[in-house]
Amino acid sequence: MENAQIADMLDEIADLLELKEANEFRIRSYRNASRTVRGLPERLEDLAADEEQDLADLPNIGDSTAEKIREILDKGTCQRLEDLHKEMPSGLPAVMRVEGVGPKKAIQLHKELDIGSLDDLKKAAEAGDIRQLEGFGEKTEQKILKGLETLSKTSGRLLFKDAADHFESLRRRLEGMKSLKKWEVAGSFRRTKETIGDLDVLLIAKDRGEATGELLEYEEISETIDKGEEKVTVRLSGGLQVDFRFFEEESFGAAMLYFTGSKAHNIALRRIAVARDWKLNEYGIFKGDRRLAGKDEEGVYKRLNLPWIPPELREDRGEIDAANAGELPTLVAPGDIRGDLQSHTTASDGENSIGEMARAAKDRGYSFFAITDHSKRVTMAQGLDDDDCRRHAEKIREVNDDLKGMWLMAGVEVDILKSGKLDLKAETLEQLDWVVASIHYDRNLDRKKMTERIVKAVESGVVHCLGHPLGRVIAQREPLAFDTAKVFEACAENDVCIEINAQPDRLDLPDTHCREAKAAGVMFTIGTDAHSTAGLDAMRFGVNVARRGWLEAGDILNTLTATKLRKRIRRK
DNA sequence: GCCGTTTTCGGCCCGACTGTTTTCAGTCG
Repeated sequence: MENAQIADMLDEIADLLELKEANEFRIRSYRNASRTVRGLPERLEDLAADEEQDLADLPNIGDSTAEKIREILDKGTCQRLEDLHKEMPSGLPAVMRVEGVGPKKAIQLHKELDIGSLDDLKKAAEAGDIRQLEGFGEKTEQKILKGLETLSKTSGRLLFKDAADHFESLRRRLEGMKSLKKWEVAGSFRRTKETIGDLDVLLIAKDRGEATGELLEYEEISETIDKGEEKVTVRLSGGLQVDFRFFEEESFGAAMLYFTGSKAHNIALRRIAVARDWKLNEYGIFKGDRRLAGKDEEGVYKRLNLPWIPPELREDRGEIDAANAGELPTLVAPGDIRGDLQSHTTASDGENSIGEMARAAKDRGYSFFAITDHSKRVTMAQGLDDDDCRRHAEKIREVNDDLKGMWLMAGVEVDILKSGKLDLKAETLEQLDWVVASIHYDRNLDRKKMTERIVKAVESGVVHCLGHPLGRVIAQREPLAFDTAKVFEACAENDVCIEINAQPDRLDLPDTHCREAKAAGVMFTIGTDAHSTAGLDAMRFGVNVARRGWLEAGDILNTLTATKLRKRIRRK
């Protein structure tokens, strides 16, 4: 059982308790526990198996939750959750996922319109039944319909990080399988797309029958969908579908190419093959019956007169032309990253102190690390006012003075107010090493006003970086509406960087916008936005985005040495 | 339900906005 699944169950308990209008602090406890579980670097299953470990020693997890986690690990569910399921339709928590619908509205919809699922909700909204309810109106009904649309767009797909967690335990299993000669993961997972629909795993077996048997013994499999000579399809207990496909050595490269995709990239490659009277499929390039290539990907590309193209670029967004012209980018790699440029501490809504975060950053071999707590407008995070901010910076610098080999940067994530003004005084911000400016509130301005707002902040002269620029949360919150071209242009002109926020559910700026911003002359940063030491591990997700966005080391501030960074961001 | 402790109880983040009301509940972050 994966941590993500356990976290999901804890969240579900919280959802159901919320619908029951249970004690809000109890609900919060479950949410906190869920967050802890989700962010754990180790698997709970392993921790629970260790005699030395007490789950209740983990933050936000006490005896009661530890007991429930053990129950879940043991039985796949717990009594508390089962009891709640008896009281409440199981589809009702999903109704709360719709933007604008919280527990109160969900329970009212259930009581008055017998709504117990997203389907019910959609039907009622389309029929105009919802606007009739007390406390609801036409706008709410419209908002619900829009929220349903957003949800359905990405439904059934997992965040890359969640898929990666599932893959991690599958990987361990595959590595231990004696009946396999070789295996690789392909598909959108290999391309590191932000969400993953299923996993494609390619296998070379010593004996397919034996390998199939061994695969099906994997304890995480909840359902075997398909079982044949060439392929085995299963569903894991977390819902993720995995396709295992058998190949032989001579076609493995062609298979990797074919199953890595994207479909559009494959079609473009096949077109090149067809132009030469060849055929390209998952078994190789063929001239008649003769195999010209197929053993490895490089060989297939080479036959097509192309250099090997990194999987992240295979979206048919110009990579084949670039490859033809010898102009493929040298993509930034995890090893190029020398520091992290957004993080939080207990001074606002983080979980670790300045010293703890600094040490964790240093342990990762970083040569610089920015602490950027929230400003006062972000009340839920207990953001800092001007005085707090100055004092906090002093503390950061004190810790920095005791550090060797890493520059601990005194920074802030200042809120961009509705007007475009910043939430802290310019003279406060000028004293800091690093200023990230982000929008957290008033997200519904029209496009023109939102553009003006962001541009005004960018032109303030005191901002180094625009944080999570689109403000989107994958599958949950739509991006802010603004003119990206104008904003990117303003950033380039004012020497303001654009952040790639590496939080797995943000990935903001998205890969798709990176090239647009780069073309406008913008410089990038990657920030994990870590709220705990474990959060620093999100860096790799940010690097994935940068790679998918065609970015090279030279496009990203995090690849500079501390000395060069200091010079680069020095205030005039 | 967790946590810390003045160690077994009391505190736990709270302000702004929206759409609905007619003074505010619900939602969000």
